[in-house]
Amino acid sequence: MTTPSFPVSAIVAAQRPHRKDAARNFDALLAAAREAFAENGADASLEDIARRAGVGIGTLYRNFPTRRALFESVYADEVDALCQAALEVADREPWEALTAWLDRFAGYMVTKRAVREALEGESEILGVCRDSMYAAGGPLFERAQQAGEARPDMDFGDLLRMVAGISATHFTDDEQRDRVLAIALDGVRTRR
Amino acid sequence: MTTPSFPVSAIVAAQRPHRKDAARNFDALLAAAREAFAENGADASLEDIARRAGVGIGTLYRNFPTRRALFESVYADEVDALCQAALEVADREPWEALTAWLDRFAGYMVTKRAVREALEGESEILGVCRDSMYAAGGPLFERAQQAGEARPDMDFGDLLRMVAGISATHFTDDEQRDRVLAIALDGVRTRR
DNA sequence: GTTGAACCGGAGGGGTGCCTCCGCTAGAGT
DNA sequence: ACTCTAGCGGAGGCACCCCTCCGGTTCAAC
Repeated sequence: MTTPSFPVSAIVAAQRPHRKDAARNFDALLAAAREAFAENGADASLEDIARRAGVGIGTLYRNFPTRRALFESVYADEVDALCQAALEVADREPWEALTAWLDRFAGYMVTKRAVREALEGESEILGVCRDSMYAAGGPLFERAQQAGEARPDMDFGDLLRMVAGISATHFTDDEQRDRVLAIALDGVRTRR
Repeated sequence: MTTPSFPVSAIVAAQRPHRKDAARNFDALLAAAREAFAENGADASLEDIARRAGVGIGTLYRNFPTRRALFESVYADEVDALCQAALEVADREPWEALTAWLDRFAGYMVTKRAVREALEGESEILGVCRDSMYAAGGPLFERAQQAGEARPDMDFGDLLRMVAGISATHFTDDEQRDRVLAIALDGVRTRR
């Protein structure tokens, strides 16, 4: 809610109703949905989400006519936060800034896997989210490439998928996840 | 059905009924389930699976009393095939044998993600499958380590999760998946 | 060929989720 | 303060799924 610097920020803002009570319900639904999707996966019950949010099922459907619409809003909200995070690490050293942001990215992916999976396939909003994400994180990667720290024969998209895939997997503990991520990032780093 | 060299092979064999018609139905159900799970994810309809297999729903329940039991059988069957694959590559060079098998592993994971996810959590059969998988693929990795090709500060479990995570992710095309996998494996390979 | 045990199919009861529709409520503008 | 419109909740119809149960069928052993 600070500086809406990315296109994705406008999406959620545009959907939020103006009336006070309606806006409150909108926020509660988004939060409840985020929670339910993280907990029960992509096919969490919409009636359960409405219940969690403390609103009627009708209110849910008025704000989000389809299940997909709800997914898109939750996802866009999430991506927006991630974009803001990129701004916060921008003043560190190239490689460290990149890995710090990827770390945050990995953290989001653990819980958000359900939403992303459901949105797989065409979706206009998904495109905007992708663009925002690339606009936010891409420069970090390119800076690392120009500093000779990241290999030049891959692009930011390759990197994101790699991190997303690994971080969405089930590990015995967080330590193992970090270890594996570090090894894979070793493949990204330029050899000396 | 060639050489049942791994403990997992015994699991499916033990469940298969002896009467001719019953065995046929059992096989049809397993195939239908594999298909349905790959297509619709972990919560595919059991009635739909019975329909695909051309048997009554009652027959499905007789062979697999719970959804979990069905998952376990499908998964065990799959793992068995993967174990056999490890034997087939054993006579190649250390690093090449390892990557060839991982390639096969990745291929299975793309479609089998649903099953693995549903089985997440405790399950005796899952333990046996894991053991068989390690018995089959582990030696390939250790051989590569001893040949000085793979880094010594990780174990086979780390490697499998890494490949599983990446290969289960959605990519724009198979080429990108292969590229990303290769980069990550670069992190596994010993630096010269 | 006979027989009985194992196996078969699917109807049906109970449960849950999806989505629409409409009588009621409360915020926002004057 | 008044109004009127945007917004609210949830009952209810429909669809689908889970799982049990039992009368009929088929295999295989003798």
